[in-house]
Amino acid sequence: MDSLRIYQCLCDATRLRILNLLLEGPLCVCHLVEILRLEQPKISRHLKALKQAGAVETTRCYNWTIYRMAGTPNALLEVNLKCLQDLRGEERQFRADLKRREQVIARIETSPGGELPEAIRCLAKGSC
Amino acid sequence: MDSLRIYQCLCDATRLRILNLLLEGPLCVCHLVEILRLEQPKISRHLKALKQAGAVETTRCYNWTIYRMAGTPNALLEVNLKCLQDLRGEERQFRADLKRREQVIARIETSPGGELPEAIRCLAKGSC
DNA sequence: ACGCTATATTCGCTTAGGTGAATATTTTCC
DNA sequence: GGAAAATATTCACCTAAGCGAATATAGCGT
Repeated sequence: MDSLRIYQCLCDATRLRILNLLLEGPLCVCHLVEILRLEQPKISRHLKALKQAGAVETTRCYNWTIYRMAGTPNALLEVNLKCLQDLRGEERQFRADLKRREQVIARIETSPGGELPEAIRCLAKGSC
Repeated sequence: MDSLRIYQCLCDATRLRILNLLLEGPLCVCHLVEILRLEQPKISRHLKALKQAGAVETTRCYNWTIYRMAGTPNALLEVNLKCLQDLRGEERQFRADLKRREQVIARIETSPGGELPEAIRCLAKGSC
C-alpha cells in the first residue's frame, strides 16, 4: 500500500521536526544538529528515511550536504506538508525549533567570514 | 506532539482498510470480519486504536457494536480521511474491500429476515 | 438461569524500527 | 599525501507494537 509508506515516514517526532524546519528553507546537516540538539548520526539516519520516502532532496556544496524539500512530492505527502506548515505555530516544539533556526540563519548571514566558511553562506542566499 | 498520534494511527494497513470501509458507511464488527477476511480479535484491536485516536465512534445496537466515522475529527485527521477517499479507486486492496462491502450490504438489505436478524438491518437503513 | 452470538481482552511471542556508540567515508585544505 | 571537518553507516541493544491463540465479557432469546 502506497499511502502507508507516507504515513510511516511521518510517524516519527524527529522526522516531523526536520520537515518543519526544511519547510522554511534548506539546511545542512550540521545546522540541523545545532537546531534540533540531537546527535548527528540520529539526524542523518532520519534524513535518509525522508529522502527514501521522496520527501527531501540533497545537494552537495563543498563538503556540506544540503537538504531541502523535494520539488514534486507525492500528493498525499504534499497535503500533509501543508498541514504541517499550518501547525507550525501550535506545536510548542516546532516553534522552539524555528526560533533557533532564525538565530542560526542570522548568524550565518552576519558572520564576517571568519566563523563560518563562505561556502555555507550560500544557504542563506539560496544560491546552492 | 499531537500530529504524531494521528500519523501513528494511520500507519497500519489494517486500520487504513477499516477507515476506507467506514468512510462509505457504518459497519458492525462481524461484517468487518467478513469483508476484510481477518481474525475478529485483530479487527477489534485495531478498532480500539482507531476509537482512542478519535477517528471512529461506536453505538450499541442489540448485541452488535456498530462503528462509524467520528463526527468531528481532528483537522489533520480530517484532511487525511479526505485523501483516503480520493485514493479509494487507486489502491487495489481498497477497491476489493469496497466490492465485498457492497455484496454484504446488498445481502443484508435483500435478506427475507431469516438469515440475519432484523436488528442488523438497521445498519443499511442508517437507523442506528 | 442457560446457552448462544457478538465483541473485547489477555497472553506470550515475534518483529520492525529507533537508539547511542563507534567507525567509515567523503571532501577540503595545507 | 595527511589532517581535519562534515556526513554516512554499522553494530548490538532495546522498546513499541502487531500477531495468533485462547479466554473473558456482554447482551439477547428461550
